[in-house]
Amino acid sequence: MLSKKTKYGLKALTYLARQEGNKPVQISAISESENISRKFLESILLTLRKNGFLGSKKGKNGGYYLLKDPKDIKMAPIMRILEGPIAMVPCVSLNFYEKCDDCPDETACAVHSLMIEVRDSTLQIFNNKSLADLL
Amino acid sequence: MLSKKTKYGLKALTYLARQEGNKPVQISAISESENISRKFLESILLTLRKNGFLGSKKGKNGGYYLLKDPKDIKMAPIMRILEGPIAMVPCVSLNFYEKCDDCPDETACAVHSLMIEVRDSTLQIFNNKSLADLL
DNA sequence: TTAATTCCTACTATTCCGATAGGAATATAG
DNA sequence: CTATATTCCTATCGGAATAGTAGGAATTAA
Repeated sequence: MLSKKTKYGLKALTYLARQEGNKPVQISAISESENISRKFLESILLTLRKNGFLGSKKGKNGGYYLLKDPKDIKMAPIMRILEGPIAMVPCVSLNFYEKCDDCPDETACAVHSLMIEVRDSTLQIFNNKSLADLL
Repeated sequence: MLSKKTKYGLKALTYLARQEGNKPVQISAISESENISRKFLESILLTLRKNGFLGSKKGKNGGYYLLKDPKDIKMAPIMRILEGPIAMVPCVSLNFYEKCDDCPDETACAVHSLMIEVRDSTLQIFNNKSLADLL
């Protein structure tokens, strides 16, 4: 299941992508338009900024804005930052790999190979879809 | 992320599918072979039985066995029982649909359409892969 | 009759999620 | 210079879900 954090983050990004120009948009404008708790959204936008997807301006008339063209913002890295691993098990994750406690032999594990297939097909989508494609 | 419940359930099923004949296999045999907590596995096998994937025999020399040929056991229904919805958001789930609290208009939601794509590609895999394919 | 097994219900510890609180820092307008 | 609007940051919290445990009832085979 997708966390609300990710869902809200994606919605906020599409909201920003729909703006004319690239003027800062305030948290409250996004939160009201998208029905997201203001404080929660605040923390989400903060992590998106810290990870290089958003710029911000403080003080009066401040807010958040996209740092790149929506065409150049792919889903995969956003998903990784907001949601974590794209793979359904750590042992098939490319970016968050972890060995399983059980499983003496990863390559012999039936679940492993199945989940590699799922990962690849999901990744295919997230690598190719950009923010612009969502609009 | 796949729950351990699902992961263990799949491993147990493949273990049973690897058996010669269709004699009952005891929980402890599976749990030892697959490194799964015995009690936890017990509860997992119980739900698989209640949902028609396993048969059981009580008492001495009892245990669990597959009710169908591994070729005829597809991943999708198993995933739904153990893990729940295959979709990443309830609003695109075929079997567990729920409306979003936010989102006045589902069809206008960018996340919605993205997640439909993901659901379809995952479903394609789970609908076509059988237990026999995992071995 | 005894031992081995599943069946069932209830409980518990831990972690994660979604959200909130409150104030510091910063920028703008007047 | 001051008041106000905003982001920034840290900390906290309740509730739900996850992973696992406990203990005994019911059943079957030897």
